[in-house]
Amino acid sequence: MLSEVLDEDRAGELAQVFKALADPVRVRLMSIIAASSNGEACACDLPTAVGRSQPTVSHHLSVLVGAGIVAREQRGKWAWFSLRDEMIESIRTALRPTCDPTP
Amino acid sequence: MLSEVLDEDRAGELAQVFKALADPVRVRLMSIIAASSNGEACACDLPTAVGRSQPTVSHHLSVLVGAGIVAREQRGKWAWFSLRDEMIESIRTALRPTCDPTP
DNA sequence: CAGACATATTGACATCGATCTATACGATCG
DNA sequence: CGATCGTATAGATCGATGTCAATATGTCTG
Repeated sequence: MLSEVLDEDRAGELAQVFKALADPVRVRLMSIIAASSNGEACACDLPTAVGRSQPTVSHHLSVLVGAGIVAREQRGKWAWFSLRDEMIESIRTALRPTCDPTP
Repeated sequence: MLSEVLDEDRAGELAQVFKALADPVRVRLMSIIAASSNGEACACDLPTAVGRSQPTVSHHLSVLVGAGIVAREQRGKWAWFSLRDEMIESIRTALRPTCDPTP
């Protein structure tokens, strides 16, 4: 965690992102997307992959998109999803250990 | 995210940790602890610092401890809290970008 | 041991969130 | 254009969660 105290706004933003990650189905969706070839997955395959109904998966995907973690692209009849690496990286940065232990 | 699909168990574990981070008060608590001298904060200071009641702060701290994100140490009359860097690092690792883009 | 103080637990309440079924929207193709 | 197929939205349900006041537990000090 960064060495300066986060203000309430930034803490709220971060918590919002973590909230989007705070569900096993969404974690699996992310993992499946990340592991797909070209780093993108078709929505049509996901309900089966995670064992949830199509509306439930659609809901989870929209949470991930809303949090800026996943990008959606309509390609003809199908919707494709990919991870937004900048956002992942920004989360990792927020969790970066303090470099200077302040001796 | 790792290049292999997480099994349900691991996804559940990760989601559990993210759930612990998915609250603005807990994010601020972590940030305050991380920014404190020696990387540890006394429980007695935290209710004022985050503007919540003592029981509410106690609850949030126990969530963080339960998730393995924060360590608690009783030192005489006071309880001191510090971040468990291994756990933070393990979260960052789970979010590590795929090294090999699989061309 | 008794009193004081620091922290945790309990109980109550309101809100949120995951899930499903049913339905609507939107794009493609014949 | 109308039928079909993929995806999103609406509505309902039920369990989980954040919050506080009240109280219990625990730890020092005199």
